[in-house]
Amino acid sequence: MSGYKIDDVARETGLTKRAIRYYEEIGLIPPPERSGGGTRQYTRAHIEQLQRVISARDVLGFSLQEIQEYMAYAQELTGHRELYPQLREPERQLEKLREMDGTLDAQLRKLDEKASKILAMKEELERFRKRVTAGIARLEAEDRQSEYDNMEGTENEK
Amino acid sequence: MSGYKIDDVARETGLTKRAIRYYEEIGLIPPPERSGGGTRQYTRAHIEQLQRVISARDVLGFSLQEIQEYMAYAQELTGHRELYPQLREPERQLEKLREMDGTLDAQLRKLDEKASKILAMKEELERFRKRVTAGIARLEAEDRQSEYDNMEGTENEK
DNA sequence: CAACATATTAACGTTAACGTCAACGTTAGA
DNA sequence: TCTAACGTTGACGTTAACGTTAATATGTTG
Repeated sequence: MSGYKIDDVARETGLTKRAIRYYEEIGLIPPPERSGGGTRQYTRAHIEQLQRVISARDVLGFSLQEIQEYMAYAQELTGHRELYPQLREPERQLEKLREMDGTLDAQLRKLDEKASKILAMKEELERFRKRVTAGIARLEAEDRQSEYDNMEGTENEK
Repeated sequence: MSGYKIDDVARETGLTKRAIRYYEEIGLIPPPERSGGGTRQYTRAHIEQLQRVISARDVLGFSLQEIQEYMAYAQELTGHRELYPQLREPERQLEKLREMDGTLDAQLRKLDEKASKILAMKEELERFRKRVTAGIARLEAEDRQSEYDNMEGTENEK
């Protein structure tokens, strides 16, 4: 129940301890609570956020800087799910929301583009692979053929 | 007909001239022919290869080093489509081909993983977006409501 | 053919994203 | 309580992927 220490987080996320501290340093995760002595005490939320960071980094190829901006958006969004509706300058709200909508739309388009390019590359690799497996099959067939030849040869010797 | 100069290639690919020379330096493209004076003369093939490099870099997030390895494979494969079958140590051939098959399989797995992560991220963004559009709709409705209120108010004033 | 835009090499500079090391405090277990 | 294992903060080091600058040669245009 007492939260995770940095080494636990490292094991679970696959990040190094250095990377985890670095990610905190540049604002990718909120600074965790500290124990009396100063040891960082992470929560499940930290781990989940780190996993999302890793996913964005690996899959999207975003720089950590870009991810940080994206995270800020997500934060604003989830935070405002309850916070925003409570009135307060409704015209500014609308403006903000429309801006978010546009950004999200752009991100989604980028994702679609990536997905389709990945598909294209997959098809290319699969074509390559077919040629390779065909080559293997042919060589193996030739191999078996030469074995038969050899057997016939030895049988004739008897 | 006389090929492209580096600035042409830069314009068409969006790379800088420095990057193009660097890509040649690390073996991502074959060194182009030179004019009498030493000016690089690129062909369409160079441009196309650079575009594939860019795609792999941006979309897959591969390092240039990884891309170089991949390119080498592709080169070997397309080159050997005609070259390999012509006999010459069939046992080494089989070994090579099996190795290629394994590598291609691993690459394909990586691509699948990326694709599924992209899908997951898309879904998350779409959920976000639904909340945003819902928020917009609600605010607009409230806006219209207050307009009606105002109109009623002014009508009463008549 | 003069002059002005482009090209080339060489070399050092830069930024992101950590790695590594030292010096030191903290925590957990026998 | 002692100690081995783990954590913390600097601070400097490293690598990839180019950027920038300088000195020099080449190509092109009126």
